[in-house]
Amino acid sequence: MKVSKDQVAENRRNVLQSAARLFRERGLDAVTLDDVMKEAGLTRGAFYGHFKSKNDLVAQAMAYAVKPTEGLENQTFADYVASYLSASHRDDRAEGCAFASLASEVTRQPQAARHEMTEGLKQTINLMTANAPGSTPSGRRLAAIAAISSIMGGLILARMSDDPAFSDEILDANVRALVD
Amino acid sequence: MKVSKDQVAENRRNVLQSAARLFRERGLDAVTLDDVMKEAGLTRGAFYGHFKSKNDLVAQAMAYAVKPTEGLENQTFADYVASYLSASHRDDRAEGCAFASLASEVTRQPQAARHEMTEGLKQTINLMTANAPGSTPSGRRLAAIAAISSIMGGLILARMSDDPAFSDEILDANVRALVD
DNA sequence: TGTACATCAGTGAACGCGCGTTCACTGATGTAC
DNA sequence: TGTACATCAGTGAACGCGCGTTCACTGATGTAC
Repeated sequence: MKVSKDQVAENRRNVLQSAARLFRERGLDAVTLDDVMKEAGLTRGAFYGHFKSKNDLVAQAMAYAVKPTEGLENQTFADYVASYLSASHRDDRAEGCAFASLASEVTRQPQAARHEMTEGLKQTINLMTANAPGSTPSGRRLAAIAAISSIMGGLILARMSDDPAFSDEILDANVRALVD
Repeated sequence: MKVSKDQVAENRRNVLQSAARLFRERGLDAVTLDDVMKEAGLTRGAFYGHFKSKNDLVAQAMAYAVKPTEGLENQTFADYVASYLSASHRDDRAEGCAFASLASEVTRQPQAARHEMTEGLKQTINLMTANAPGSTPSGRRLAAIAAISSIMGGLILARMSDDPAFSDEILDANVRALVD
């Protein structure tokens, strides 16, 4: 049955949000359109009213998922690093950093998804640059790029490890290397 | 037809090598058993004589792919970082670092694959620790963990970026942050 | 050393399942008068 | 404002394809004598 325009817009947002959560939690290939639509409270057939294809959804969900965290610019650099490399972030993929969950897979996706992730990364780096250590703007930008590479890499390796003590050690080493 | 024992061992090695290459190049889900067996010069049916399942192959191919690079311990820390973060490594997934290609996906794999990757990471860190900067053993170990997180993270983000100048900037920033 | 035969690695067709995608249909929305 | 109807978002069944897995068969290997 037809639904109101407001409902259409809300349904679309729900699909994007469900996709962004599920993709981060399980990876792009493991999530089916059925999974996404069910979590959004709709049925499979409605999907193609909103998106051209699964690839299209992936690209748009990436754009949705990489919106920089609210209030990132109000945290100190040390606080941001510590919360990024916390055990709770490591253990919560669904709501966590999209780069740590998906950057590696997006590497092999069509350009649209790569482009959305790249734009999100640029914005995140710009925000981090404001609070990054360094005496010059270009020094702070360099520090921001190196820092996000580090914390994302550290989080991925900590999630990969099946040895809990080693996983904690990876998080801790990266915090200490960045905040001195 | 039956083949000699030597041939069996060689076939198995070929399958593992093909799998390790293809998985790094295209990701775990995108590679089919047909792809792997064809690249190894065999047909699909022979697969189950060597491995229990695709999951079993993934775990064993990970063990094969994470063997630390030959001669890692003979390179200076700065040289290793520079070659890891080179454009040629960024552009060659098939023969490149297995962690950068697959760590993120392995995060969601069964324990066997995660375990093999974890063991490989521990070995790599041990080797890197010898040449890492720092005045104490524990300081060098910390530096090695932080460094591999950084360079792996930087390589992933550089591969993800669809903007070539930005991709180069990411590589460069990570080199500079690590070698001062 | 030579021969006969049991073993078993590899072949290629077949199976079954799940997934992305399509489509005829439904019924609430919202517009024309 | 009220009514009649065209629109179209969502439904759920169906389709087709590709993949992991199985299996009856083949023929070279390697062992027993």
